[in-house]
Amino acid sequence: MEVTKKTNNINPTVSVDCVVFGFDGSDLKVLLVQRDLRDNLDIDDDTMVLPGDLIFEDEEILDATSRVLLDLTGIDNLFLEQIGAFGNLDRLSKDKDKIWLDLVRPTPDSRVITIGYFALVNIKNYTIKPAGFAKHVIWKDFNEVGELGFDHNDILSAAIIKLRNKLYHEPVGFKLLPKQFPLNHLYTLYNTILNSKLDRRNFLRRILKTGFLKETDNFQKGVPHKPARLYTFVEKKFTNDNNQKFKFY
Amino acid sequence: MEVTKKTNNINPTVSVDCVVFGFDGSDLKVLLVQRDLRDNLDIDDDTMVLPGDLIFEDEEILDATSRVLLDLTGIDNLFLEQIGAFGNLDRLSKDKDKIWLDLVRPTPDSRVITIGYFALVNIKNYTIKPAGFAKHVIWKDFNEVGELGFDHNDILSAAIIKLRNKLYHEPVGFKLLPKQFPLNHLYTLYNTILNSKLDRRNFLRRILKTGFLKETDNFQKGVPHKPARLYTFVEKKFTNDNNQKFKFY
DNA sequence: AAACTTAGTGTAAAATATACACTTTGAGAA
DNA sequence: TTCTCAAAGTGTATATTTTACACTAAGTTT
Repeated sequence: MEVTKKTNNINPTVSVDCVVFGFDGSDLKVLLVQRDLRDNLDIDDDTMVLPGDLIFEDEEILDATSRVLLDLTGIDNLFLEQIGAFGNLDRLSKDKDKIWLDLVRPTPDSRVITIGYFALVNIKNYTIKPAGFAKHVIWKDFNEVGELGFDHNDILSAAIIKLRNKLYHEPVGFKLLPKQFPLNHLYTLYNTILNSKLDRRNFLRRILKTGFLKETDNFQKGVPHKPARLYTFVEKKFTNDNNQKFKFY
Repeated sequence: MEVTKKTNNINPTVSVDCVVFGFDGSDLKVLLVQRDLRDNLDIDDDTMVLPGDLIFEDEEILDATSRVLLDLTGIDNLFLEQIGAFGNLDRLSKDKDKIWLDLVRPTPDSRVITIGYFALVNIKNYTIKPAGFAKHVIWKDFNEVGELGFDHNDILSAAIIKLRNKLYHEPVGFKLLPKQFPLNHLYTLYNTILNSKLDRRNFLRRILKTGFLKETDNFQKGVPHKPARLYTFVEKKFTNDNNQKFKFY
């Protein structure tokens, strides 16, 4: 098997890694990549990692993240937010990680600092098709993520903290849902991600009072009970910079 | 004039920059460095920058930040927290910045990604002495900071947002004050940094209720009015990860 | 001793959060 | 056609917190 090592224009010291969260109606999911399959390597390594790659010298970091996600998963034009830089000296030093680096990287021993991003998507828009690149990309239950390659568990931890914080202080939950959704889906989403059992009556009252929800004339279909009204998210300017009092839940 | 360019073991693509905040009793201050003086360069450049430097290849990023602060300001052993990575392609492209880079850096055209940190100190502990390194390091009024070199205004903006957030959600205001302080100093600090005029009565009640303040038997001295009782900060485990309800103000 | 300044405390009213429970309505089974 | 089930959708009384405002206390200076 032939592996072409990228050398052209690559910045071998800086990479990006991306935590993409999705929600399937009952569980929080994370987009992971199976490392060996992704690179068509014939080695015994089923390690999962976050989607990521080295950046190019003349590439904005955010663009690099978009590129990686597009290349690897077909996901385009995503709202991305930086988590932070991860640069521990030992972050690439696990045995399996080193083997992979030797095979794939032009300068496998280089110290690499990675910049973590996170994104929220409506999982339905990005159903992994069972062909092409998709073979090695999966939506993994957040609670079932095991040991990832490199320092990706650290990045994931930082991401989930950030997600919980944002969910609580900013109107972002909607990004994980379809354009139109019943309130109960939003309710489940909050309970799942915040790991809590909020009072349903109070949740509904409060979330409606924020003014970020607009009712539609549409209702759920195909459910074996009273269909719930569907709501949409109202885009309106939001800045919480000075209004520390604002809470979503 | 001779300038020795560092080449030894330096990672020319990653740097750290640090926003150190202080509070002098009435204003929020930031630690800035005058660039030319710092490096003993004989050029016409009075640009102020954040304390920062390239990292070494085998150096933890956090250690690099500590080193920079120690070297440049004598400040040691500081609580540091990452703000994030700043890597815009044009971040080093102002004319004066390029001149400085040409003089000081081994590879002046290298793309550099910097990692921003922020720190809170009791300004009294770090009075800048008018000798040695201190000549080019100043505490600048936050509101009077002009255009800094590189992208340091961006870093500073991110830092102040982070500071306001932390002040609101975590017990950090104390780091800006002496070990013992009257409640009114804390009150002024909050008002100054949050840019608000909080109700004094309510502020005092609430901040005391957090349980992070312990009264001492000491009182202010040398004030031309009733001396206020001094309080200390109570170190106790604090995690706001799941307790989103907790607010300091 | 009076005036001044900041320290320190009280409280009523408004707003919000909490804890529960009941009614409604469509789907599917009997 | 009616009954049952499951989730949708709404009401409210109580506790708690926030807000707004004001007064008293105690050192210092005049």
